Amino acid sequence: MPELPEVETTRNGIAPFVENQIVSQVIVRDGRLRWPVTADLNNILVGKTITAVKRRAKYLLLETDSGTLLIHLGMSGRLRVLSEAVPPAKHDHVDIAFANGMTVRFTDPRRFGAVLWTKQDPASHPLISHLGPEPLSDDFNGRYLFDRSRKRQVSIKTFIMNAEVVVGVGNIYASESCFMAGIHPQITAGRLTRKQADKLAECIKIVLGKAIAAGGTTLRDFRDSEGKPGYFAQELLVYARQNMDCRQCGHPIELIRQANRATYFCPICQKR
DNA sequence: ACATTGACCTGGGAGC
DNA sequence: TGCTCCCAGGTCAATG
Repeated sequence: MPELPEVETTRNGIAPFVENQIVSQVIVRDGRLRWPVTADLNNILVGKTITAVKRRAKYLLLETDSGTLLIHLGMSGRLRVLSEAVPPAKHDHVDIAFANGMTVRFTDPRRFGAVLWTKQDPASHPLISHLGPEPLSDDFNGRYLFDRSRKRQVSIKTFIMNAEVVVGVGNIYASESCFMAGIHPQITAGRLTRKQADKLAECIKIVLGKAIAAGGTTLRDFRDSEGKPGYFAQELLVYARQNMDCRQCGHPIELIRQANRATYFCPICQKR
């Protein structure tokens, strides 16, 4: 479900309710996520103040002055801010309750998500230390993309979805960015020209920025922390639009599979 | 080092 | 209605 814009939308939603609040209780109803939820999380967090809610790649970082709670939403994860009186439903695996009466509730039907405590600096955590730059930072640009892609044999669409190259670009925004840049998703990464690298890096920033502004993309079940959908689905140029007319040239959008993921593109606007 | 594939897990929709 | 099959927004680990 969530790519960078959806995670950022979630961060924006929970931060005002959580920052500077004191944890009163943590309830783990089902700790069987991608990795087991850190044991004894209640004892670890009770009484601690969440000093900031940050994001690195698709991880949400709830910081305290003695460690950080890493939360990943996986494919189907969601965080909501609720009154703690709201009864839990199926798949509501973890509650973090605060002294102000609000609860952050982690829901994840597929259980690909993660809730992990670390005392380390999160930047050096094994799940994070190997990750590439943030796409919206100045560290990510055409020169970087060009340099990193030299001699790489994978398709450009698969390449930009590699989190060691750049984080946050998932399956929706990879197709969208290639279309906006006029780049065929199947071209070999190593054959990207410098000009194309500039264009693609720029388009990734534009697409992600617009998606964040729209509150993310809701295809089926993404909801923000208040339960509202994201509106970027209305602005999608190619994703989930197979056989529909290209918004730019009118030719039917095509659907192929790359690395076992759906790719959408326009064969006229995106030449090989 | 790089590329490819399977695995994790549940629910929803299509087709019969 | 109900069964089977396929698909899904992520990413790690194993394999060659």
